[in-house]
Amino acid sequence: MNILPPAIFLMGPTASGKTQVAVELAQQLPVEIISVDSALVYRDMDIGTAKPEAAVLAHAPHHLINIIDPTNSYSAAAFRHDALCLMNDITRRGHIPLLVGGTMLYFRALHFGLNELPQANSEVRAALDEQSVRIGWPALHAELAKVDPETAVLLKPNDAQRIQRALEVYQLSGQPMSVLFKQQNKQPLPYHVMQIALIPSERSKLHERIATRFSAMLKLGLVDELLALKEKYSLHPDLPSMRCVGYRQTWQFLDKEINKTELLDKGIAATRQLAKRQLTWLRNMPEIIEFDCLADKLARQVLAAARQIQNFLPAE
RNA sequence: AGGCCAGUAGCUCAAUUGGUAGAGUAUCGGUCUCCAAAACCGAGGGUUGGGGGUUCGAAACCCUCCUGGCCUG
Repeated sequence: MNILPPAIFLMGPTASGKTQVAVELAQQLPVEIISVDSALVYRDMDIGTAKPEAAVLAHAPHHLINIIDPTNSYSAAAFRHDALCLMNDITRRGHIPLLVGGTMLYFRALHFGLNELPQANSEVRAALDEQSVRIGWPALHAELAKVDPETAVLLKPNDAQRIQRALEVYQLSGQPMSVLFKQQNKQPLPYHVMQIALIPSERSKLHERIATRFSAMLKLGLVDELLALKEKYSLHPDLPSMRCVGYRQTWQFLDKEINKTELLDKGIAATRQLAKRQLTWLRNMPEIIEFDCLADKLARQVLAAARQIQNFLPAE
């Protein structure tokens, strides 16, 4: 009988203190940290993403941080591929992969797999974008209904991203996405996973943390960081990197669309909305072990629970 | 002190000039298969600054008080 190797997921909304817990776990357990975060992948975006400091990363290395330039884009599929490779290596070294982050789609893609679909194609997307400007997304939704009615009924006429993706899949593969879904089985993660979630018992307390943290980011020089980024890279506001919470609002500030006070307010609001969506994911996840991220000695509590995973380590 | 203007949802503002209040945004809930810190969907929320009056009927007209702003002295 094959015993699956162990892995730990440490999930939580923004500002829940994931990094600190992860670092403490890394000191006590034979784990290696893999970041599960669609924003930490970008190089030179440090302040606005609340990236762990260099000193922290030096003694608790995180995989999948600083792997692409802000001009590029990452994806759930790319993450899944990278994470699987890393997990394999980590397991071979006799360590336990500790996946830490707040990008729940990435966790799900890793845990339950993705169907094999054609990958994103910038030319197809550009062509669809162009069409959408002329005829609007509801019209493209109607187009989708002709070639892939099953997917179309699941989507709202204004759901630009998903309509675009469904049309893209159809154009590249010649098959409706709904058919591809049925033809293939997704590959679940071949690991024994312990899922830990950090969830605030009081939303208002998390909101306070978010407000404090965002104003701290401004004091640390978020605006200057974006100025430097614009200097170093050829950026535009529609890039996934520049749509990240904080950067988008700072961009508007630099364009004089909003003032400093509005930047503060909008940055905080955007972070709260992010946290809300992350919590929605977590609420629906089965088999997670929950901890109150506002609790004292949080790391110690999590550590005690996480130690159990060592029982699943293959005997030497 | 006098004069003028404003006060409507947490915030910014609408309401065909008397027919009984709507948007954006925030908040809350949800969706989520290669952009996900994205994108999309839904819900709650106002005794229209207070009080009085006119009227079948007032956010709108009249009186008065309160608050804020501007002007004059």
